[in-house]
Amino acid sequence: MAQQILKTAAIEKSSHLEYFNIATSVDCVLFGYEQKQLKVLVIKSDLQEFMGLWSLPGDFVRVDEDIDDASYRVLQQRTGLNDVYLEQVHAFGSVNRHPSGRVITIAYYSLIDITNHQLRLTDNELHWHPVFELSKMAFDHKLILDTCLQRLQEKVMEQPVVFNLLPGKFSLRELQDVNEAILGVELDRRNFRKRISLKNWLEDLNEMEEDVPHRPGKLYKLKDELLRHGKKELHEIS
Amino acid sequence: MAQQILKTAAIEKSSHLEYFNIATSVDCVLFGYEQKQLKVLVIKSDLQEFMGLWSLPGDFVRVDEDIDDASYRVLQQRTGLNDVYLEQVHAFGSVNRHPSGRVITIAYYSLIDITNHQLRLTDNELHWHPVFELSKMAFDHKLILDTCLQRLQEKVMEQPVVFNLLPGKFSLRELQDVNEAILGVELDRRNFRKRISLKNWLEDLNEMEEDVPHRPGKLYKLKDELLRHGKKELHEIS
DNA sequence: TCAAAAGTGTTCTACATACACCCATGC
DNA sequence: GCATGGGTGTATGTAGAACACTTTTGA
Repeated sequence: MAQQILKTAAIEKSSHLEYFNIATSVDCVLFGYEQKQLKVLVIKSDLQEFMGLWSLPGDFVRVDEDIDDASYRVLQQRTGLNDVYLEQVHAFGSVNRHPSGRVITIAYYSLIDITNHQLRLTDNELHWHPVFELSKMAFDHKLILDTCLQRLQEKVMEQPVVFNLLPGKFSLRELQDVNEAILGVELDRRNFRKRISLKNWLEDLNEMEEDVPHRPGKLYKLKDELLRHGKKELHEIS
Repeated sequence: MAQQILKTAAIEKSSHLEYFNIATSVDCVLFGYEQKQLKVLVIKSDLQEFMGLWSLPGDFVRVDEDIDDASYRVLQQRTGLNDVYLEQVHAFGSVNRHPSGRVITIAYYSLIDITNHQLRLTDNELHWHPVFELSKMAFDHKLILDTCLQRLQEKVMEQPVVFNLLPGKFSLRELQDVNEAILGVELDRRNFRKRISLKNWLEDLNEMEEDVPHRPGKLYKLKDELLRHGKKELHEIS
């Protein structure tokens, strides 16, 4: 066997400098739920090439920053929120996806309770847009949105993620409405409740809805042990 | 609403040049199946920092190259193969994951029929290693391997991917062996065959095994319409 | 005739689905 | 009293899991 001279990492670095001219960004699909609609936080593109089109919040990854941290920074900058569910979905790296140059982006999605948190919507070009009313977007952001939406749809009935879109207390009707808004289908009430009941995710608060123009429903919350904080991902909870 | 001056992409590029100093690479988890074991193609690390450890084949992404193309190039360079199943799994971007500098890597996995293709194993430091006999690897490659293995395990009984590890003709016993090797469990033969039969993936070739020291089994092939070529991903086939 | 693996069917359980009626509240 | 949604149970179909015996071939 031929004896090979080992390179040090420092030597390798100098020989590969030409590859350090691709930028990496993160883009965040921030989902919210409002008025029985699934929404996504979008911002008007400030590039002439995409004038008038909506884009996803994103930013370049800094040299001293983990990619998960970068996506969390974008989330915090735009919403002011902490302790939010965030999950990486896919990297998008077509050569011409960004007109500024070669930018590979890593897409994340997050679930946010719009109604109970005050967002930092300082920029009025930033707003919650109904997911199913976006057709064309800047860059490849429509593809990114669709990919994240699909991931969310796959996850929603299996894992207790959808609670991140709701206030701490909610009725089964609200929970069903969120699921329907995400999946874009109507669900049978009895079967839905049976399935939720089997999952054993909920704790009965022994409280009732108030100020509803009909018979009030019971209020529930997600069991404490299923609450997820910050960047931690959900895995394999049944 | 304040009127905003739009930037062109060219202007934006110049203001973001400092972010173009993170390198992007792809790493490939190339799975194979041999001697009733799931194997992965690994190569001795040539970095002093990881002397003696196995690493995954990978390379930097070129400026004029899609990331999917980059992973396919790595695959072809190492194996000489075309028309191989390849799927992106996850981006890994911890700040210190690579000692040469800031390198974000995008992990792919692929499934390869070892036995019927002649690999370009020109480098004798490159070899097929049993997946379950790797504990420590260079970089964060053990984490990457585990992540890809988990993805494969999730997919294997649902989607017709495992056939990429086998020759075109195979017996149900071989198919079951592959599944067991991937999942690390024993499966009941009758239930396995029932499940495969329900999937309706197979075409009976009306041929039998030969040169086996026992009663020969029937040979099957994957139905033509389920064959996948090149970089195309499999989606939602039942 | 023996060893080794091929081939095959029934029962039980769990879960998804389809479906209809009475109840509590606000107005 | 009426409109609105809350709350509940049964019957059916499908899929997965457990489980054992006979058959075919090569040696």
